Amino acid sequence: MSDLFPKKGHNHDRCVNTALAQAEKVCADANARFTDMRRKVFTLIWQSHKAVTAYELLDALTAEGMRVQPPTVYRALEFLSDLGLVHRIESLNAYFGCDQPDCDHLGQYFICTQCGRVAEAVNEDMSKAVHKAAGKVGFTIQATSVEIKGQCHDCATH
Amino acid sequence: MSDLFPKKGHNHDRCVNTALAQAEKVCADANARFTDMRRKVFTLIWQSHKAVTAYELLDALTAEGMRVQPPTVYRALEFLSDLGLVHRIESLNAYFGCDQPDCDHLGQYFICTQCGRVAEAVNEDMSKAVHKAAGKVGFTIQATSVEIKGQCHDCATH
DNA sequence: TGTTGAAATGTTATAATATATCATTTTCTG
DNA sequence: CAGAAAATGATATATTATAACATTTCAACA
Ligand SMILES: [Zn+2]
Ligand SMILES: [Zn+2]
Ligand SMILES: [Zn+2]
Ligand SMILES: [Zn+2]
Repeated sequence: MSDLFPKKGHNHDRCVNTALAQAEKVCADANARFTDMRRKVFTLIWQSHKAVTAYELLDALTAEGMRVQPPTVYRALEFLSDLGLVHRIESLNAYFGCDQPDCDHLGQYFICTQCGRVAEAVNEDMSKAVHKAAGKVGFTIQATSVEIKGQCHDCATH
Repeated sequence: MSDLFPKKGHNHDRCVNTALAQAEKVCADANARFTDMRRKVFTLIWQSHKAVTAYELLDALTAEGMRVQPPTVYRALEFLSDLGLVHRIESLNAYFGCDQPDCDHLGQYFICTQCGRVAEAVNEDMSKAVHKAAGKVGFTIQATSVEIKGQCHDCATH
């Protein structure tokens, strides 16, 4: 069985550093500014593999002594979303960090209802099935969201 | 090309009547009460093929002279959702009527961003792909939501 | 048929999520 | 440095959703 969610006790600093490096590159390529605020929000999102709400981010920023209002957080989230650096999980009203922001993927999100972690996977078969179904009925796809809730392997077996 | 969204000028009363008859049956089978309020909310949702928000329903009820508060609407929506008579579209915070409440389907919702209509389709290939992917990574599925936004055929060609 | 207990709805208050608008600051460009 | 554009600050408010307790309705049954 292949891995999806990272193992307990994995080197998460490595996840964060990789994500930051990727984000730097994506921003540079897009000629977009990875400002302190955006980097801060991005880093907070990457503190775990869970999805985080805008107000949790707001609270985290406040806890660090910053005087931040909701629009600031939502603006950072919009910026990061637009570049594909974070994804919004519609069914949770929450955001999580994308670990493959360069690949133009049809995201499929596995959401563990027990530990709260989210993992993204590319699924060509699913993507094909969706496009085929759309083609059949003459529907022009602009965006797709596939959110799968359940138990991750760790939670199901422990 | 097969149909997905109903044709303009179709006999919508028929849609409503069919939906009501199905709802009656589903409630009876579940030994659940299809009260006036629940029927009213259900009928309002079925006034179109669009998804409707809780507060739009509230406004509609108020417009008819009823003194209704948010919890009343949300309770009706929860009841109807639980029985599979309506589905919540996560990305719209809105609800729409299911036209095949008896089939235990993995729903796939096509959402036209232009006309606002929603259509549900069963997609075995997609369902298989999702379950296969989940199996590979040891993920136990509890619920899945597939929301596809774009343009319906009518809107794309007119 | 009247009693009663569970289910449904009413009522009030508030929590949680998100955006509009205008002011100020920062950054880039010439 | 001046001026324009982008980003952030600040204030207010809109939108979506639920908690908690009171009252009403209704079906089961003594
Ligand atoms: Zn990690
Ligand atoms: Zn888990
Ligand atoms: Zn119809
Ligand atoms: Zn349309």
